[in-house]
Amino acid sequence: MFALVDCNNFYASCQRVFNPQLQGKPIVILSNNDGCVIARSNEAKACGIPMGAPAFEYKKQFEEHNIHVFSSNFALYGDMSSRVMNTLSQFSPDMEVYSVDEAFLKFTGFEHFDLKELGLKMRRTTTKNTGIPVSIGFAPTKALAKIANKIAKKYPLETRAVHTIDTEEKRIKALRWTKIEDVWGIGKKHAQRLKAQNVHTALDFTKLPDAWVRKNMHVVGLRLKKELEGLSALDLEPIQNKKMIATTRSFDKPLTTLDELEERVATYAILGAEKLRRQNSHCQMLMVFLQTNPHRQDQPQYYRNIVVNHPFPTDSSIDIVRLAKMGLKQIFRANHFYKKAGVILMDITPNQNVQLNLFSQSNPKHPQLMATIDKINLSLGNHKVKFASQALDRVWKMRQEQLSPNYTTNIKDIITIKL
DNA sequence: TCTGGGGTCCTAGGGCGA
DNA sequence: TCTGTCGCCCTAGGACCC
Repeated sequence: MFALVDCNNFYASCQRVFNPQLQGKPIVILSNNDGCVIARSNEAKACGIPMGAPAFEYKKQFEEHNIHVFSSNFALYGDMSSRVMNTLSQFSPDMEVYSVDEAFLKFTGFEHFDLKELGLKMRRTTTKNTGIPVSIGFAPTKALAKIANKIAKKYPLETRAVHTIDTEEKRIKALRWTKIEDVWGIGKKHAQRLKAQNVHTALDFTKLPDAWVRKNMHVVGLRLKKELEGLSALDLEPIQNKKMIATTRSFDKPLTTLDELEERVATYAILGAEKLRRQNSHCQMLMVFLQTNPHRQDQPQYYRNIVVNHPFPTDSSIDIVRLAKMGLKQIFRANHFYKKAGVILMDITPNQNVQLNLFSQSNPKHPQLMATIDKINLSLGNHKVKFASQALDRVWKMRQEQLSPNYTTNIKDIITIKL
């Protein structure tokens, strides 16, 4: 049996843990630069705030409904996520952290166990340890566990936020209840195509011929169909190093000069290189892109990316910045208002098996230098050591007007209780 | 004036050598 | 030497996820 544990309105719940006055109040969380809504509490959903809503367009609704608006605080969410995952890992040795707020757990040999009781215990423990409410779905496959979880979340009173699909009758009932567009793995395009075939529920989908699904939705679709039929086709995924590392940001204001863009791109390259070193990997290829604001059709539009290769695999910020700037120079065009840029590290390999190059070698001083910089930045925080290309004299940062304190990761932000 | 960021997997199709 | 076929590798793009 698989369990899918999902935190309820995770980002909003994180804010509530340290500010209990927010219980029962509508909350929205905004994306970087306070651009658009990326998370909502149930109360905010009830006010009609859609996912992805541009914040500036909904400002009036926020005020009218007294909605509490927060900038995203990923340091807080990341730390709360690891606390939740840590608690859940006590219940099964087989666990896959699927996303920041979701985990699959495998319970081998638990078929005759009282899973409802186990689920309720998992819920109680997680809430007690972290303050974050969760919903839990149990089923024989991952795709069915997703559906069981959805039911638990939708009917918290009837299910006590724990639902189990453990009989054929319950499976059929759950599939009939699930709209095709809500099935895990069915996106907009497939849903459209399926509806044209008169497939409106997950149950309808399982009645399609295998050959049709294989032809139109490839092996991924077929695997999903088997999962919904109760035949496990997806196992827990082992933890793997990232195959690409992307660092991309929109700017707070449009940029026009190569100098300004170089600063940003250098910083993104350095952030990427740090992530690369954290997972003990090297990369030999990177992509740089830049783009104007697609929402400003009155301005000339430009998007370009370029892939550049390094002669040997490297994890040195110095090499990676040099490469990124080289790429940027080639795609930069003057007389445009740039809104976004990014650096994506690719061709990532573990650092134990680095392929050497006959003609060019890495600088032997770099590994030690990088290790020292990482160590200083880790102990002092906030990127105290900077590279010259990041422009030391200038400060630019995201717009985060409603940023909450880092209650759990910054000693200065620890909550104080007045008696 | 303001519209996010970071991933994975799969397939089609072209280049290329055997 | 030319041509057809097959399989491998690579890349671009689509579709999906949170």
